Formats: sequence, structure tokens, C-alpha cells
Amino acid sequence: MSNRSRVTIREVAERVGVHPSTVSRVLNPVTRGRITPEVVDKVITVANELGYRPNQAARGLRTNRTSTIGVLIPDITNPLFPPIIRGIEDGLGANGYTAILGNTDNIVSREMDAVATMRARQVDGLILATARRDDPLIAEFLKDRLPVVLVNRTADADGVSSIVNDDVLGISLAVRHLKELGHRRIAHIAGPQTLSTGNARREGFLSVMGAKELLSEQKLVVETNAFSEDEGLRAAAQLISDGQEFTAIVAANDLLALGAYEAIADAGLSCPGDISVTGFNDMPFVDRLSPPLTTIRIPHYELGREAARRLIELIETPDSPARATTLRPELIVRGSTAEV
Amino acid sequence: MSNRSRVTIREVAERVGVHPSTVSRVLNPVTRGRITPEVVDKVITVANELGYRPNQAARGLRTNRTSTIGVLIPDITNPLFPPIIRGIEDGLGANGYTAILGNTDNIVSREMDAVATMRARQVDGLILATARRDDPLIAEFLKDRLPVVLVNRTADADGVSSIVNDDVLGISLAVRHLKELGHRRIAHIAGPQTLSTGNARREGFLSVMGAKELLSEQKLVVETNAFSEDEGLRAAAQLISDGQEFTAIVAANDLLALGAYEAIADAGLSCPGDISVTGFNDMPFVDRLSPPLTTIRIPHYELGREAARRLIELIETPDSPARATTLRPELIVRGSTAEV
DNA sequence: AACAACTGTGCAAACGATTGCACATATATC
DNA sequence: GATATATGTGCAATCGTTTGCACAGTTGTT
Repeated sequence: MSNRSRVTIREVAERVGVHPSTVSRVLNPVTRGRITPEVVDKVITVANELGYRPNQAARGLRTNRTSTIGVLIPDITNPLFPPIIRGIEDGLGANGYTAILGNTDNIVSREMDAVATMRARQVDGLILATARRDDPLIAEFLKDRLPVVLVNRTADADGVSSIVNDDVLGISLAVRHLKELGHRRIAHIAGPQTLSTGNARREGFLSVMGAKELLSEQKLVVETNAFSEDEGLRAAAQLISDGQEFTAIVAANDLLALGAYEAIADAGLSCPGDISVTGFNDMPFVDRLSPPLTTIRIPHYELGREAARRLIELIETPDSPARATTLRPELIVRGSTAEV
Repeated sequence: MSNRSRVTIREVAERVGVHPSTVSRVLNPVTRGRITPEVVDKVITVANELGYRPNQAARGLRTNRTSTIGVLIPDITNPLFPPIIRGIEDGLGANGYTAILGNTDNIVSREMDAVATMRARQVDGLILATARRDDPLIAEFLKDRLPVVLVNRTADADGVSSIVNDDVLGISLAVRHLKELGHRRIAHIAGPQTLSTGNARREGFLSVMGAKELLSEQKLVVETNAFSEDEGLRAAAQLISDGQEFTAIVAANDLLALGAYEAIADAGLSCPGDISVTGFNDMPFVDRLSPPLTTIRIPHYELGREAARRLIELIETPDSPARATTLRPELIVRGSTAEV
């Protein structure tokens, strides 16, 4: 029987003895009220009996809506993203939408490709976890009135909705924790400044340290050009060999913190004995490192879920205004920070 | 201009001064040869100028093919799966196919739901990373002649294609390594026997140990009902408190090995000092644990990529026979195994 | 020179659902 | 009791592509 989803609305109609349009109206919750309850029952019964499933292609062709969302991420293999994606998919699924994913590896040409495929598939909207601060794609989407929500990273442009972590709060949580432990000279390994996350965390750090003006303190900030272990190692090694005095490092991300672990070990020092380290993200298994990493937990799943909700809102009520939302992170104290 | 992918085949045809069907034929590589080269050029030029993108919904409606594949996974948040997914998506994308994902959390009802949505979206085929050894869904798909490939886990049923790791080889790699280190009494924390992975590894262990018949040795095998840290802890604790003599544990998976780490610490013993431990999977960051985990690396990405290839083959040449393929894993020696 | 076989393109009918409009019947209004 | 309004359902067009068939023009065969 169930030959590759065969049964159509017409067959249901014939079996019930009504017109296909009636079946369509019954199956659409909005128009169901216009049909006699008895007919509604019969149609629903028969539709279930026959295992009717609407053909999305046909529906999409007619309505110009596919209930499909494109999701752009840098790389699903980066443990940061799976919980976000899971949140997005759960949020979309609950409302009858489906996601298609594109990995961009942070490469512009792959990003363009992915967007092209997604648009060919008539996605109803896009969720980007790949935004750079000056992302040209975003302007394009806004111009085409294609609903877009940024997640995890935001962009400088306004007029676009975004759901991101409150990075300034996160950094201030880390700094406050270190200060309570008696640390005064605190260094920062900053992420790429082209990404909102790297930038906001750096700005947050400077402002919380009251160091925005003090150039002297700014020597304790080293920028990296990727959120990677290698870059963290390089930056921390530089801090140490620079001869700067400091007793703690606030890393802009867990991977940078892991790099710092290495640099500290390489220098013959110990963490947290000589230098305390904090991360950012609370990736899986950082609680199993030695020492277990004190870090800032970001509500990744909720970020994704909220992005999905927001996008659906944008799609279904097209003139709802763009909003920038931040979610609150949490300090997770483990073993990589100690009293000075 | 680019108003939400508007331009249709008809507009292209009008601008060129030919019939829409001609444009369609030009755009389809298979039929392109039937059209005069000059016309082909003109159509292609105009199509590019106008930024024409075929409407997948219309195409799908007509051809009954969507170039969309459904991918069922237990949980994207489990670090095992992202590389598989990445491989699948790369493999599909290279051939013009797109994946839609469904997380099942190993819950049958969610699995049914996901399959229902996917079939409603008329997927051309399915890749399952969720198979149980006696999976009822598989029979259904085979009956409906819906192309399916199993990845990572396989099922007992035959007639279905699968791409999985060579688990027996993996286990024998681990056991041989331990034997070379002088271990003789080796225990096994087995995974769920309802999953092909758990089962194959256990069978492999018994056979490599030459213990298939020896009941005495079988006491050194403890089964768990999930590939989780908790279960690993429970199983290892049981082995230890049982008073069995053994100097090494071969865990059926990295998470189980992590649980074993805990149990060993809880018992006041040390790894690898008192007990060596091996894992299976080589999850991210197990090289950063203390001790760094000796484990079996599975070519996850290739597993996914190969599954995508196989599925496309199945779709495009429908009568190609079902094949079960295994890929070779690799032993990664780190710090959790030592001489006895 | 007549006929057969190709070639390149147009024509029109699908695919399955949605939806504005029309129409018959039932109910409300005066 | 006649007219106006509601109500429930049918009719048919439409969304954008693909594709079997038809047909005119060309080339090949004898």
C-alpha cells in the first residue's frame, strides 16, 4: 500500500464523496471551521485510514512557502555548535519547520555557495551562526526582505535580529571571580576582533578592568586571529615571555584557554598555582581536563531555540521589528582558578 | 531585483524568444545535446543575467524527486555524530543533494515522527545512524523500496546497505596492544547488545581472547545498557568489587572508559598504574584527559561520506545490490595503557 | 525525385495542493 | 412572504517545471 507516500488529497476526497478543496480546508486548521463538523470528522478519519500526508512540494509551489529554514554554521564539528543546532531544530520542529544545514568553514566562497543552494530551495528564512561584524551577506538579505536571525555572533549592522550571549556580563563574571580570589594583574587573550564575540569580550574586559584609558594595562591584552588552541598557546607564550606581571589569564574562549594551559606548562609554571586561567563556553569535557577549567557557561541550546522562535515570528508576522536579544551566561568555578 | 528568487523559466524563455520547454532542456545536462549550440549559449547567458534558479518545489512536484535526504541520528550533541554528519553533508552536497536532520534521542516515537516528516517532505532516501539490531523501520523502508543506508550502526536484517566501522578489528587492535604490554587478564565493559556496535565489540572481544567457550573468562565481561559515563562507572565498579583479577579494561566506547576512570579512582587505584584502560571512538579531547586515553580511532567522517555516496548510488541506479561495507579503524596509543 | 529517417523545437498536459469566486441552500430581517 | 445575509461546498485556475507527442524542416537513401 504505502507506495512512497502516494495517497493524494483527491483520493481522500473521492472516498469521502466530497470535493478536494473541501479536504484541503478540513486539513488546514485555519479553514476547518468553515466546514460542517460531520464532514470534518469523516475527512479526518479517511485521511488517517489512508495514511494521507500532504505533498510539501505541491503545497510549497502553490503557497510560495516551504517551511524550510537555512542554517549557516562554520563547522558542525566544532563542539560549540551542536547544542545550538539542536536548539534550532527543536524550535523549528515544534512549529512544523525543518532546517537545512550548511557548513562554511568560515570561508566566504563556501558561504555564498551554501546561500545559493538554500535560496534555490526557497527557504523561508535563514539563521546565521557565521556572521562577521561587517558581513556583506546580511545587507543583501535585508534588501531582499528575506527573514534572517543571527545567533551566537552578531553583526554591527542594525535592522537585523540577533540572539547572542551577554559577553560583557560573562567577562565581568570571570573578572569579578578572579578579583575575589585576590588577583589584581589580569591578562586577557582576546579573540578575533572581526567577530562580535571576540570584540565584545575584549571591550568588556577593558571596561570591567577600568582599563579603557590606561595604556599600561592594555599591554596585558593580546589579540589572536582565531579561536584556536594554537593561537591561545602563542598568545599566552607571548604574555609570559613579555615579562609582564600578571597572576591570571581571562581567555576569550575555552580553546584559547587550553592553549594557555600548554604555554604555562611549557614555561615550567603551574595552573592554578602560578597562573589562574578562565575560559569561555564551557565546552564538553573541559570539566575533565587537569585542572578542570573554570569557565563561563553559555546557554547554547537556548540560544538556538530562541533564534528559531524569533525567525518564525519574523516569517509569520513580516513587519515585526528587529530586536537584539542577549541571554545571560553563568560562571562555572572549577579547578583552574585559585587564590593568589 | 532579486525579489526572493522570482525569475522563472518562462521569463528566460521570453527574453530569448524560445519556448519554456527549450529552456528546460538546455538547463538539463542530459537533454542539452538535443538543442542547437547557439540557442544553448543564448539561454545560458540570459539565465545567468537574470539570475535564474530553478524552483525546487516545482521540479520536485513534477519529477517526484526532491534531491533531499533524511538523516536520522540519535543526538547531534553526542560528539560522535558531528563528523559523521559532516561527511554525509559533504558527500551529498557534492552531488546536488541536501540533508535534513532528525534527532531521535533513541526514542522510538521520536524516530517515527522524524520519519513521518521526512516522508512528507518526499525525501529521496534515508541515512540512519540510529539502527538497532532488530529495527522494525528498516523492514518498512525496504518494503516501500525507499533507498536506505545505515551508517555507524548496522542491523541484523539483510538486504540493506551499511557502512560501519570494523569493530572486530578495532577490538583486536586494543587487545593485541594490551597483550604486547604483558596483560593477560583483560576485562571488557560491553555496550548495549541491542546495538550492532555493542554486540560486535563484545563478540570480537570474546573471540580474540579465545574466550568464547570459557565461562570463567566471561565473568570478565560486563554488559551495560547505554554508552554512557554512568554505565561505565557502574560496570567498572562491579568488576572491581567482584574481586575478579584483571589488569586491564577494554571499554566498548570512550564514555564507558571515562566511567571506568572514575571507578578506578574511587577504588583508590590508579590508571594506568594498577589498571590499564582502552576506549573506542577517539572522541575530541580524550587526548587531554589525565591520563590521555588510549583508544581506537574510527574514520567517522569517511563513514558519513561513504554512506552518502552509497545512498546516491542506490537512488540513481535503483537495482544496485545492497552491500555491507566496513572501514578500518586505527589504534591510538596514549597514556592510559602501560606495561603490567 | 520520391520517400524515409532525423533533428530541433513547440504544444500542452501533467504533478498535488490552495484559494478566490460562485452558487445553492438555510436562516434572519422586515 | 419577500428580500437580504450567512453558511457550506464545489469549480477551476494557478504555482513552475518536465516531458511525451507532434510537426516542420533537414538530411540521407534508393
